[in-house]
Amino acid sequence: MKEEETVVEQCACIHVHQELKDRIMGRIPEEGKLNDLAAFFKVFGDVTRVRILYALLCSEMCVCDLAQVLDMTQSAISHQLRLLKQMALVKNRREGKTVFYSLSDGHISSILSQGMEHIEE
Amino acid sequence: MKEEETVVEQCACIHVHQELKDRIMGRIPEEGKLNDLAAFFKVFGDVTRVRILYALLCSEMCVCDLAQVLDMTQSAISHQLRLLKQMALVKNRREGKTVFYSLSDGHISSILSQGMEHIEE
DNA sequence: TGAACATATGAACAATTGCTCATATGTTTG
DNA sequence: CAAACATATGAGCAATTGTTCATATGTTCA
Repeated sequence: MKEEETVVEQCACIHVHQELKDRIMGRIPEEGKLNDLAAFFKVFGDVTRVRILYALLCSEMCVCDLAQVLDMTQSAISHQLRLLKQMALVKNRREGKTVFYSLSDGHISSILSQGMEHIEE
Repeated sequence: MKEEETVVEQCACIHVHQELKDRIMGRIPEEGKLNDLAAFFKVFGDVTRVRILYALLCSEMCVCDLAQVLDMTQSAISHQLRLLKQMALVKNRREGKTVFYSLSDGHISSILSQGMEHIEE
């Protein structure tokens, strides 16, 4: 059969597992969702951002308090907050000169705890 | 007071929120755990790795089947599998020439679903 | 309105990342 | 043992990332 001939550089087990292959390709989420999902998790993949999230877990905070608590530049914090906001993990409100940031929903807390659970075994 | 004098580049609200600051610093996990946590989530922050995890969610697979299903180089997949193994997200077993990979535990599934839940609103 | 304060942002740079290519290691079979 | 196959790995490279520095924007108050 032609199909068999064209498969030249492939592992032999592909023939055995052809059904498996088809079944799995159908189960993997579509490109767009995969991108969004990876982008979402990528946010948690940086120590600075995780620290910000843990800080905001306690209460809303202004940028300069965050900078103080985390011992980092205002600029660095601000850049990361922008990213966190873009990804809808935090929201903010202005009160005069200062801008207060807070977590946008409860999901974040449970995602952090689940991650913690995993690494603590 | 000296303390007041040395605080020159800081936002004024730090004085108001001093208690808050102390309280929060105590709640943020220690450096080591934060690093581990960020490293853990970083794994989920790449499309290729997420696709691999979704594939393995269905059943264990050998490297070349994964490469076929995900339409990627055997080398690329192998590199990522190594990383996934280092982070203890997958385990593997050898059967003759082929090596089968599978998810190391159930946490992974629930972390993925929680991420999905979040981006789907 | 201008000075002081709080935050945001663009450019630049070093560090990290994910892939490719070539090749090594490990396994089976003739 | 040699050839074929499956996987692993190191070097190199382009792309991405996180920070700093300088500066812009937005707000309050004298």
